Amino acid sequence: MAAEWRPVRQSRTHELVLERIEEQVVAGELKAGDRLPPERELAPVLGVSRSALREALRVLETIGVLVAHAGRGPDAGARIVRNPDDALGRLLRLHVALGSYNLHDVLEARVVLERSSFEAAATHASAEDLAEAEETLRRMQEPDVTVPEFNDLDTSFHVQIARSSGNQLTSTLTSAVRESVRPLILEALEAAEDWPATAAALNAEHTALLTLVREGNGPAAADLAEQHIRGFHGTLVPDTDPSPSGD
Amino acid sequence: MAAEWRPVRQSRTHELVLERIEEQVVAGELKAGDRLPPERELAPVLGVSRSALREALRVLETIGVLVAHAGRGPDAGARIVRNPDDALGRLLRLHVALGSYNLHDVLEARVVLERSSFEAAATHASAEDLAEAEETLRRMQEPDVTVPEFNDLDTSFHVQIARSSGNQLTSTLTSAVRESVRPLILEALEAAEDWPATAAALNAEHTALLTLVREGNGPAAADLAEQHIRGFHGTLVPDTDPSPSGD
DNA sequence: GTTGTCATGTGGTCGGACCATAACGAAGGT
DNA sequence: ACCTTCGTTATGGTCCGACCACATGACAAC
Repeated sequence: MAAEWRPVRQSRTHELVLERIEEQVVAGELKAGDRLPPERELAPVLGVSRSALREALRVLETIGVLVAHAGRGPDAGARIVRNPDDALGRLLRLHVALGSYNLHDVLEARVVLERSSFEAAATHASAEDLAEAEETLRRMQEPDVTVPEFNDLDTSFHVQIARSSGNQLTSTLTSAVRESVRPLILEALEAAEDWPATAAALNAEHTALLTLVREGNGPAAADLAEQHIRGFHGTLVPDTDPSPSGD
Repeated sequence: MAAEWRPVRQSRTHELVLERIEEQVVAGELKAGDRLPPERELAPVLGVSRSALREALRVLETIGVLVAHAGRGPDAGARIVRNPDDALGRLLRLHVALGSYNLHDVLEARVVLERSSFEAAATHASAEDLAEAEETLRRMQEPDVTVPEFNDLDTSFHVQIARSSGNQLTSTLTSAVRESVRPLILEALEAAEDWPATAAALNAEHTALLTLVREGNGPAAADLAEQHIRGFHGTLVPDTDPSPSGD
């Protein structure tokens, strides 16, 4: 066989722009809060068209590293920011919807992450965090709460606990994973045979969880959280798509 | 105070397009493998310009939900895929570089995720997985391995274990988190006072880890993994940027 | 002073042209 | 018949120039 010729597949220009900006971020030359030059100036400097530059900026915006505001003044223009939460949430949500991850995997990930969150929250949660979480639970116990509202509040509770753990990363991951199964959980809740009983059971568990966190009993909170999550996922559809392997 | 008037801030069109496509994905109308219509057809159907459509597609591509190939034939065009790994890796890498997450948070996340990975790998890893991981360790023990090579192989080992855990989601997360600190770990390794001794110690720990996984001793593997990771991170720079809170 | 209006600078959108790539298919030679 | 060659075509990728939307600031009119 002659020398195998690999296709060159040269990068698309917007990817080159992206690499260039990423380099500057990793090298610390671009920090949070910094402003990029206006698109009309930056594009010719980089030697690309404004469209290509804009596609690169769009990517950065997608992953929560950049925001752009039109208009004039100090708030206008493209700024480096640190907002990974939305990006991570959308990513996981879409991939769960696509079946990149089956429900069992998501369950295990939730268990692992939330065990950690509850355990850390038990030692790190501030009084404000606890009051906020308690308020959330109170609203979940109102008799006329609808199923979607209940689902949103449930998400809020778990996210609040994660935030109060003091760990930004696990908090973000917890939130994103919880968000990714929100439609499935909503479906399961609406299909519940005895909704009031289900809600009451969940409320009881949440209250017990918050009590353990308030007492600073991390291990017990983690164990109960695991039990809580496993019980909940047990009511979901068994599985969506085994998806033998990547495409 | 009079009624507070919030600005309307109507969505940008590419975001509307994005929502539209996301809906179809979540609703299951677009599945992995499906092809989208050509940009020149789809844009007028959605009532937007090709540029706006392309920015939306670029976002989807960024989060690993879509790939596009030029040319003709069955491989050409925009296809729905499931490739979250690159997207997650880039996201975390950039945000760690930006200081969205400090080193302590990343350490705790690694501990939590990799404990889970090693524990699951102890019961789920196949013979091929173990052989592959062993080969990686063998190459790390070669005397003339360079520091960057060692770092890459170290990453590979941890990712291989994560993959063999059978959980796609924790595997992806583990890999992404490990990738995000790769530059920092490389820096630490290169600053090691006694590199051969450091490498030997790490190799010994890796070998012990693999042995425990092979024996199916999940809890012990998890404990040793935690110790391994904590010891490693202890050699890194103490902290980068406390970053009081989000902007 | 307050208010209205215009100028300016920024991102956002659009349309159309052209380039690059890869498969297809017809023409032609063997 | 088969294979090669080369033009054709469908697709994404890039570029340009214009215009729109938005927010601020400056200035004029009252």
